[in-house]
Amino acid sequence: MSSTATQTSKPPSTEDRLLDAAAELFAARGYANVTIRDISDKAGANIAAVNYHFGSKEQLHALAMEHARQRALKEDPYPAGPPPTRPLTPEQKLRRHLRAMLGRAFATGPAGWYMQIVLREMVDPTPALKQTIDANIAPHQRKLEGIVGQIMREDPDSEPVKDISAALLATAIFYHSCRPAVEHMRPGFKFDQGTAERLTDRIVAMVLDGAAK
Amino acid sequence: MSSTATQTSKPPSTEDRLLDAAAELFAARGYANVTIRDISDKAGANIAAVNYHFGSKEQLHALAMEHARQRALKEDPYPAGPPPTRPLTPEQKLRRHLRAMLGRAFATGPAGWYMQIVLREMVDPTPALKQTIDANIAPHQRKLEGIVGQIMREDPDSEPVKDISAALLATAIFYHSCRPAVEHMRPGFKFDQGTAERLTDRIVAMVLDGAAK
Amino acid sequence: MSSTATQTSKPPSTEDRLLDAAAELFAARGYANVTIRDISDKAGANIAAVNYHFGSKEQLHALAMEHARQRALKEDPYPAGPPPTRPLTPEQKLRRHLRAMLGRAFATGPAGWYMQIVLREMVDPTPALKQTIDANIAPHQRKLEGIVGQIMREDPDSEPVKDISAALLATAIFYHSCRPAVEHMRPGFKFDQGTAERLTDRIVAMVLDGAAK
Amino acid sequence: MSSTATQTSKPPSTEDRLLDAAAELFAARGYANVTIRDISDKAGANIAAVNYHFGSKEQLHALAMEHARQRALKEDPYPAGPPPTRPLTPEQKLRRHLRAMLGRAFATGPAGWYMQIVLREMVDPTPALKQTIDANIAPHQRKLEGIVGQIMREDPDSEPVKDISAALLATAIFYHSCRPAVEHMRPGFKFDQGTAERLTDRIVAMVLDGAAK
DNA sequence: AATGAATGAGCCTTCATTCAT
DNA sequence: GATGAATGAAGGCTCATTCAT
Repeated sequence: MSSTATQTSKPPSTEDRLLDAAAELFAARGYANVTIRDISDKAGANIAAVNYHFGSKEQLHALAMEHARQRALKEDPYPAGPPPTRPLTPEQKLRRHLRAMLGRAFATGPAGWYMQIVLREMVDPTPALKQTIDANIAPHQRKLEGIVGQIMREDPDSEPVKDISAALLATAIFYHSCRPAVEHMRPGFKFDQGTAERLTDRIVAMVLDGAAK
Repeated sequence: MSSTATQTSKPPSTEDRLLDAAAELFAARGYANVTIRDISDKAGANIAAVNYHFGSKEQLHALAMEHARQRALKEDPYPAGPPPTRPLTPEQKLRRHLRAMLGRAFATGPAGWYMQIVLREMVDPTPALKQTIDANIAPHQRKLEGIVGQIMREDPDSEPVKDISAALLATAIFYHSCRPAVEHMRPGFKFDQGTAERLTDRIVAMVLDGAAK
Repeated sequence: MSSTATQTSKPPSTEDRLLDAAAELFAARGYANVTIRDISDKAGANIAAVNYHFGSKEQLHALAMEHARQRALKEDPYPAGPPPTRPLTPEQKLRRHLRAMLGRAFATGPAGWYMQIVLREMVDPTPALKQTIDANIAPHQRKLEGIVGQIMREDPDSEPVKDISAALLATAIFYHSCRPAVEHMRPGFKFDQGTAERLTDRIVAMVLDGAAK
Repeated sequence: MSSTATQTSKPPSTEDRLLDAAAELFAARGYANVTIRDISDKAGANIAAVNYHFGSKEQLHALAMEHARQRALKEDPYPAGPPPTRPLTPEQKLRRHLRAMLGRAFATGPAGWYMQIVLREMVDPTPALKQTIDANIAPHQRKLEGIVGQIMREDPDSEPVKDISAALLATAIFYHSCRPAVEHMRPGFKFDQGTAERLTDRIVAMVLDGAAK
């Protein structure tokens, strides 16, 4: 997909390995539940490498988020799937948006890191929470509010639209950040793309027509 | 046993002060983000008092949860409001349930501690997560699934019912555990009972008829 | 054995229960490995009772030692067995002495507490070590040295006599204070009176004629 | 690698200083009576250094034991003295063995640490007691039992041989672990190699011919 | 005479950070 | 560019002792 695939790719730098390790761990466990030793061990680097390359755990977290964003763009361009040939209906857009959000929350591997780090930041905030929201969450959520606004035929900035949109975001946070709880409450629940698909269908249907049909 | 109940009641015991402090702090910040020094300081007690009265931080957490449950029962008997004079419709039941859940998630003070500690446990689990779920969350959620099952006219144990019910629980977790994020994303958003009422209306309406009406 | 056995014996006082509990625990585990909570729990008393009745853990230890001495005198008057009808030979005296020492080191129950506390004090000393030695160990050991002196036909205060006598004391300390180690090194080794008897025979024989006969 | 071996050697690493300090303190006072602060202070290191280099106090204890073994091998190769030109008699072997054991129990400085730590472990056991016995004590004791077996003309695994061998081990434990008691009971008693020599002679004589000659 | 409650000192450990090479 | 070593702050916990009835 990138330039010359024939050339031997260099081994990733320590910095990149740290970013990968950090992104994966922060995505899976949240900021507070990851130590820089966890990260440097996973990256095969010295524990001092984190501070050497990134200054602090906090800055590494911020950069890991951006790194995860880049990796997600490559591996899973948003919105998923080929560009549509004709304009999507609001219902289709909602489906695409939810599907991408849940799909990433359920993803294993780099494609999901970005969404997962961002969702984690909301329940386990760092001092950079506000900036993270402004740069990473608010734009995403405004997009969702635009779609929901169309469906509800209301101003995207109106309270009803924001309330409903928040409930949709809440679902993604729930399945990612409460995974141990879900696994215990619903034994056999599968955290895979099939489930993401099913939940998307279910929620889109509810938004459009209610749960009772 | 003492004279008139109108007279000033005796000052609460250290044990009670610790339970109150612990419940409030665990509710607000979660298990890992509270130190026993925070708790003992807030309670005006020595740091060793936690161990003396409760054995460990973990035990204090468990007892604070039960303590919060008792306080919630006194101050905010469930379901809120007077007992109905006639059987409630499923729609009314759903409204009551959601209203209570959100009301407690938004409550300031003891009435909300129990719900808040339990919601926190899901995103910031302790070793007692499974037991907490079995004893405190699962019954509550099964009740919700019963209601949703009636509305959807499906088996309460069926996947669709559980999926929708989870989305409703997710909303309560979201507003409580992501409060700093919400406050930044939606400046002016009020965490009060009026908002709980409004959100309840909104979500009930969506469940019944969809967001687009 | 004591006065009127027909009269109802009073329940032991808290003080006595503490002394019993302390003696048993100090005998079994040594000063440092017993907490005053262990003692008060075993005695069914409040943890403050130790300091109330005895001032400190250290004083309780001292008094428990004396208490244990009294109990040992009652239950197992030294030297064991009926008073001899004719003067004992030095060899008989050595046997009696060693048998009593090992028997008490191996005893379960009050009869052994005194010897065991004293032996423990030597490997796990308290600040009262010197006094304990002067009052409880030195007299006992001087007696042994008298016997050994007769057998060796040397001055009881001479170095050879003291060296050999110390080796005999060492054996009793070893079997009591290194019990976990002995149990692992010699599986099946029985800490009972039969073993005390056998070891006594073995050691007396060695002292008299050497191990090789 | 560097210039001449005669020149001043580089200062020992923190790790080595910690091992030395730990070995010396554990040898002198036993596991429970030494704090990691004692060790790090003595080594001139930060208290966190113990955890950094060794993970835990328990691990440090295990490694200090091995470290002490290495130092003992260098400074006091076993068996002491030049290799014999002709096979030793059992009596000579017994003398060598006892002399080494007591000599190390009495040693001041690194040559004695290993024996002393191991002897301490028996009266003040750590969770690694069984392993310590299997790896460090049992082989040593089996060797002694082999010698005693030859002298007694009995199976080295027989009860009489084990009983007598235990009494000899007991003596070494006694002089090391009960040192404060011995110092008070026998003022003027010297814990030096001359005394080790004398005690060896005394005990060997007793084993061979009895104390009464 | 006795006790439940409370305390302060100390313990081992964890962790992000800083130092020196 | 990178790292092994070292550090200080903080955390939960234990325990003998003291306080207030």
